Amino acid sequence: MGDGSKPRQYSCGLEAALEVVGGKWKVLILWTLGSGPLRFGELRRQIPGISEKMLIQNLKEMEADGIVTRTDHKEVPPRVDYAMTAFGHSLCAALAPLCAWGQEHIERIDACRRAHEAREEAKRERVDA
Amino acid sequence: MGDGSKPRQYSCGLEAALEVVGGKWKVLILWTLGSGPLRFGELRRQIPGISEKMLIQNLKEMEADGIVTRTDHKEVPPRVDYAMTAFGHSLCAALAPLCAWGQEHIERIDACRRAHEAREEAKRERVDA
DNA sequence: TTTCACACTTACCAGAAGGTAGGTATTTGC
DNA sequence: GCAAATACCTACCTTCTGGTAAGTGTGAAA
Repeated sequence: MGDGSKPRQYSCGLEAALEVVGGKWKVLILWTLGSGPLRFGELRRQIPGISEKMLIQNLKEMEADGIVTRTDHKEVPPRVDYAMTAFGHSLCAALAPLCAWGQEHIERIDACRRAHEAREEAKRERVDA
Repeated sequence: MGDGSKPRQYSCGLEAALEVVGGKWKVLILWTLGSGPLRFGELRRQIPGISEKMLIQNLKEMEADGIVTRTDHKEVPPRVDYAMTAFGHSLCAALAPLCAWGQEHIERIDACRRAHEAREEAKRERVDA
C-alpha cells in the first residue's frame, strides 16, 4: 500500500527536532562530534557507557538524517571517520541555548530528579511490603 | 542504603534539559500552556491524541520539576488550572531556537523519517517472507 | 432515576528502546 | 600459531514508555 503522503503534521518544530535528536545518546554523540571528526573507536571511548550497538545504530540514523557523514578509508585494519555536516552544525547551534539552560539549572534539575526517584522508591517499597 | 549524593554528572546541559522536557508529550504540553493557563479538560482537548493518563502523569512530573503550577479551586464539579511558572517560561525561551530549527527543516526531517520507515518496513517484509 | 461532566486513579498490556554477549574478516605483532 | 585490534553484525533479553479500559465521587441536568 504505497500511501506516499502522510502529512505527519507536527504541531510545533520541537517535535520534528526531537525526532532527529531524541533518545538517550544522540545529543551526546552530536556534542562529541562537535569539536571535530572522530573514528568509531574514538567515539566509543569518548562516550562512557555507550554500547557498540547503540553507537552504530545512532550513527546510522544520524547519517540518514544528514547530520553526520561516514568516511570509510578502505584500509585494513578498518578505519572509518565520522564527521558533522553543515546541517549538523546548524542543529548544534539551535541546541546551544537549551544546553546553556540545562547547565544553568543543572543543580535544580538534579535535585528534582533525585526527589522524584526517592518518591518512586518509597512507592515501590510500600507495594512490596 | 542512603546514598544521598550521586553526582549524576551530566556531560552537557542538554542531558539535564532533556530530563525535564523529554518524552512524547512534554514539549506539547509546554507549548500549549505557553499561551496561558488551562484547565485539565481544556488541555486534553487541545492536545489531540494524548490520553488522560499521560496528561496527568506528565503534568505531575512537570509540577514536581517546577515548570507548571496546579491550582485546585475546590469547586464541585472539580475545577483545576494548570499554568506555567517563570522557570517554565525560561525553558520555553531556551527551546525556541530548537523549535525554529525544527520548523525550518521540517520537510527535510519528514522526508528522512519517511525514508527510514520505508526501509524498516522493507526489512520486516523480507524477514516475514 | 438515570445520565453526564469533571478531574482524576488503577490495573493490565503491547511495543519500543536499550543492554549483553557472542561472531565476522583481515592484518600485524609476539 | 595465537592473540589483539579494527569496525561492525546478530540474536536474545530486560526495562521503560505509552495506550486502553474501567472505576471513583459529587452535583446538576434530563
